[in-house]
Amino acid sequence: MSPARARTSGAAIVTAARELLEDGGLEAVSMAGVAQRVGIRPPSLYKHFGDRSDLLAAVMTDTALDLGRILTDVVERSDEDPTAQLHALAAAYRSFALATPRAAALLFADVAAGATPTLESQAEAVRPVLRVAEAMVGPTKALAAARVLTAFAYGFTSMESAGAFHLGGEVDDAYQLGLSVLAFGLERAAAGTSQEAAR
Amino acid sequence: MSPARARTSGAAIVTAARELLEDGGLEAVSMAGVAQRVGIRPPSLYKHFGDRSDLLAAVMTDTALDLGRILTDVVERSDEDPTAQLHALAAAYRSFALATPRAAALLFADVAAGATPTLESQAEAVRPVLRVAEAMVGPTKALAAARVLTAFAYGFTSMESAGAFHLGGEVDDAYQLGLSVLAFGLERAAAGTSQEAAR
DNA sequence: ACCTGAACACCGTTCAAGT
DNA sequence: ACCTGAACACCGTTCAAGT
Repeated sequence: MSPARARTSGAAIVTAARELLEDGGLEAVSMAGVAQRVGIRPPSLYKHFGDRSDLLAAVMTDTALDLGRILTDVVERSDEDPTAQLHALAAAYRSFALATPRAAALLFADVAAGATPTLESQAEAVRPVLRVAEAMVGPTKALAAARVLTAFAYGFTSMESAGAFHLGGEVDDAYQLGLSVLAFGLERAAAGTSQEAAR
Repeated sequence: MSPARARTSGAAIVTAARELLEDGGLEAVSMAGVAQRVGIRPPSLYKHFGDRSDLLAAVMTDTALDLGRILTDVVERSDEDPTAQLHALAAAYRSFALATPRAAALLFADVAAGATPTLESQAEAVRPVLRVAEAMVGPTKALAAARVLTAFAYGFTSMESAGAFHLGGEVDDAYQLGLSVLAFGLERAAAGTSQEAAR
């Protein structure tokens, strides 16, 4: 009659799944592996998540929210100019992506059984970028600028983690070059907009 | 005594796998599904590929070689200046990525059972970019510039295909903005290098 | 030389039964 | 309310046997 005490929680399951993901990739995130890690049997997982795809989606959402917190902190703790904030954001993102490469690679992808993070969590992760972009180029071009910056940082770190940069050379320098070029060009695009507005 | 006639080929198997990949994602590329599509039984696939991971790697290599041919054609058929060639390359890459989004998303990723395209095929796909980058910024910065350009185009199209750009706005415009900004900034970086060299 | 059916271990998922 | 063992369909893979 007395209900079985919960031996785990949704949060603990997501944490276990994230650990398995980083250790062994997507295929290592099996219902059996996750269940074992949290100390229950596979069927019990279905009391917490509808199916494996739901669990993977929760992993991605959790990752996106973590990233959002990190990037928000970077922006809020800084009183520098937008360009400096952009460099700080990019550095923080790269650290995050290199610390948890498999989760980061899934953030804006669609390769895991159709699982995707919630739109809100994705928006949360990108919000600080959007904010800095708006400070740099104004509200009209902010969304496009944020997309450009996110695409570069996400693409670069995904490739880096996947080992796609194997021709030698300094990978750090390439990331910095990209950032500098984007920051400079976006400032110039903003100036162009101001000139147009001044006419 | 007479050996069984081959009813399929490695190339036909790879083609079938690519079709299944685009139609239903990675999970749709099952040995059973691929075998059925080429008209043999699953065990026979192991006469052509060591295991599923090998087959996926062949799919990625095939994709990379296709892309390499497309991009090489773009550069070779053009007598424009490097910046115009860069825009042509980027447009061709985006068309490719939107035509076969799942394969394109895997090109520089590491999410499919540890399968990756051969290094040569990856190099083949990127070679035209490296060539145009060198024409723009010179040999010293060519590798870094090519990485920046590839990261942007790959990241952008991966995000676009995954549905990560869901806040409205013109996605085309954002891609063009990124390209213009990168092209302008890289030209400027090249000028900087020339000035240094002139000192 | 390639193809096949049978078999095995494994995985995601369901469900009736337990507390 | 959550957990469990048993069961099912499915998947990747192996292998001896066929031609």
